[in-house]
Order: sequence, then structure tokens, then C-alpha cells
Amino acid sequence: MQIFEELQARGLLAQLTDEKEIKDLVNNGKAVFYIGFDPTADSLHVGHFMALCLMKRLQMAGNKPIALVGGGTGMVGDPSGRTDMRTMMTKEVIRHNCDCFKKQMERFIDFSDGKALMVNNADWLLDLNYVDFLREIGPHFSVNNMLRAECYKQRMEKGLSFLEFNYMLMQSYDFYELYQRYGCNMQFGGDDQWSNMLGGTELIRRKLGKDAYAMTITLLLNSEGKKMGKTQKGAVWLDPEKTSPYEFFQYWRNVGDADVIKCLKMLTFLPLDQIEDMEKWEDSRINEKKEILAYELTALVHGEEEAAKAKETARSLFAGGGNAENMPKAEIPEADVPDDGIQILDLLVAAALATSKSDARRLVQQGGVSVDDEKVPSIDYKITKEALLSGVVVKKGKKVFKRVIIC
RNA sequence: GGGCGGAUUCCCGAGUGGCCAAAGGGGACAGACUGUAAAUCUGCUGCAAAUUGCUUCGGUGGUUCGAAUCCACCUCCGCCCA
Repeated sequence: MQIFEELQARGLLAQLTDEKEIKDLVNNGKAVFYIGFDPTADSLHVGHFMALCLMKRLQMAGNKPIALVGGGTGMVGDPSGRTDMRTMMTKEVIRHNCDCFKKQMERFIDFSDGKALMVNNADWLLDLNYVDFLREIGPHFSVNNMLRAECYKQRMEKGLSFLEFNYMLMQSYDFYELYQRYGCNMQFGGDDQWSNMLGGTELIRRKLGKDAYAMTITLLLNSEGKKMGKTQKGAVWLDPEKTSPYEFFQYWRNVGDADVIKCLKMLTFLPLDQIEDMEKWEDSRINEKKEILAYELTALVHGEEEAAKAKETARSLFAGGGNAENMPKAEIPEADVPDDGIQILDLLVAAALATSKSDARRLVQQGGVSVDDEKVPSIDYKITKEALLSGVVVKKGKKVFKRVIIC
């Protein structure tokens, strides 16, 4: 099976400008393709991860990836599919985020010996002259068409500023620029990028009379149609400081039954026939599948060692007993613990298991907190200093564990 | 620039002088049932020294015994006209 067929079988491909041509380029290692990442935060998240995996797959098949960091486009902000305008970031923040992105990308993609390129569109966008840009690029875009684009639909109701409206032109210009600089003939991206990407192929055709291609990746949605990779606290980050390997593991360990196979196909590098095999497993082995999914992804992002640790921690916590050394830890300063013990409410807040004492109170009153496997009976409960010196396991709800210890 | 409408708690959205920490829904969290899943049911969802107190309804100032509600100014947003 060649790469294109594999991507297809994994359900990764959404829309393509020219299936035949793209298949030919990709399967024969003739594609020079780019994917853009706007520096909206100081870490990549799961959505980016899919794109990076696609990059890696294509690179392994002999194609040349260009990772574009959006130091220029980040100054504007992509309105696609959003209901609100993004908050504008300062130049310093954008630069910082770009640096963070670069570091993380280097872990996934091999940039050595020109096997891949990393570029920053700040290099050509920031110095553009307004009038020159308008005269050179502006005539090739029809406002009528832009307004019809799916990605602006939502914004047509709530309002769209001229700043954001320009985003499409900037992204199109990127493609045009990369085509000329590096012979970049293809652009990939999330399915919500489709109209922006078409802007680029169109611009190249109009300005240069050349063909370039675009292809989008299926957005990773769960069975309810919501974007995956988000939790109540926000995105699932790749940075271990923001989402610990254990939390990352748990996110995937907890996906819905209906989503496991899809995630295995779209996100892991496990061979397809192996996944198809798993598809035939009995229902009782569903948790085995989830564990494999969680392990594979954690290993890809954080390495085998961290993945193994996370797996073991999860097993010991949920199966009972065993080694809980690696569970998330919370350290509280000795000074915060009175000699006669710390109130459970204070402890919960100090360990960040509750956002406030009111929140902590509710949790305890509803019977959602236990310490070393014993349910906390009342809000007056205290934990002794001695116990904390050696560490106690505090459990909130069914699956949030923290080892709390005095530091 | 002119006319009109709007800004409420995580989100949507009710509230138009005291009965308002503010209806309803969504989401989140907790409990029951389970398989660390889904569905369902229940509770809960500003803060605290907690049958009470304190701080919230875009911002500032004012009227009033009392303001999310009334007035003035400001900021931001939408619609219509130019």
C-alpha cells in the first residue's frame, strides 16, 4: 500500500483539489508541501499533532515538508470557523510562541540535511508595503467570493473586522511565496483551512500560471461531533509542563468507545492491518484498545519511557495497590501545615484539586473526596502532619488522584 | 457622520427599583449505575469566619433609605442610512 492509499484508509483525507495529481506527487516522493502553524499559544496541541504526524508520514515516503511558523499571520489572526475575534497578541508573545513551536516540532520532524525546512512567514510578511501588496495581490481576490466562503459564515452574523478579513490574503501569499522560493507545490492543513488554501492555489495560478495543490486533513471529531483534544481546562498540550504525560495518557485512555478505532487509525503509526485486527476483538477487550491508544500516543509525544510510566501509574491507581510513584504530585510548604494537622478544605485548595474553599466544601459534602482510600466524612476532617510527611493519596471523584506531600 | 438596538455569572439567555448571588438551558464538577466508556437519574455550579456576611450584572460618576434595573458621560459591538 502506498502512502496516499494509506492516508486514505486511515480516514485522514478530507478535501483535495486534484486527487489524481496529488496521489501521483505524493506516492512518488515529488511533493514539496507546507503546513502552517500560527503561534496562538506557547505550546502545540493535539490538533497540531495530527498535522505533524501527516508531515512525518509524507516525509518517510520521500516527500519534503516545510513547516511554516506563522510569525506574520499570527499578527492578524485567522477568523476561520471562529465566533469571536482572537485576542491580539503582542509581537513579543508571538515571537516567544514561535520559538516554543520550533522546539517542539524538531522532536517530530527530521530537519537534518535539508530533509525538511522550517520557515517563518514573518520574514516576508512583516516588511510588505501596503500599497504594493494591494496592487499586486488585491486584484486577484473577489470580495464577493470571499464573503461566500464557508469559513466566514459564522462571522457574517457576529461581525468580522477588516483585519481578520485579510487573513486569507496573507495565507495565500505565503503559498505563493513558498512556491517561488522552494518550489512548494502543495499545502496541507485542517479542514477548516480549505478556503484559505484555495486562495493560495488560485493566486499561484493567476500570478504564475502554474498549478499548485491543496489537501485538507479530516478534523478529529468525537462521536458527538465535537473537536477532540479539548478538555474543560482547554487544549490537551504537547508540552509536558502544561499537560503532564500522565494526564495526556489519561485523556486518550478515556476516549469514548465509539472513537477508539478512529483515533488509532488517524493518530498512531501502528500498521493498519494490526488496527483492523483490533477492530475484530471482542467488546470485553475495549479497554485494552484504549490502553494501546493511550500508550502509543504518549510514546510518540513524550517517549517510550514516559509512556510506560504513565501506563503503570494508571494501572496501579485504577486496579488498586501497586506502585503509585508516578502519579501527579502536589507539594505543599511545611509552613502551611499547622502542627495539629491541616484542614481537608485547605489541603484540597493547596493541592489544586479545588479552585476555592467553597468548591472544596462542595466536593467533600457530596462525598467526592477520599484520602488514602478512605472517604472523607466531613469538612472538619484533618490530616496530620506525620501523614503528610510521608505523603498521602488524595482522590477527587473517580479518576483524579494526587499524591500530596510536604516539601 | 446620522438613526436604532445591545453589553448580565464558564457559554447562551431571562431579569427593567427592594421578594436578586440573579430564572431557564448548555457545559463543567460530584453522587448512583458501570468498564477509567456511553446513556440515564440525582445533586451542584461567585467568595468566605457559612442558617450569616461580603463582592458581582461593560466603565465612571450621579439620583434613591435601596440600583443589574433610573439619569449623565465614556468604551466596545450589531443593524439600517450615508
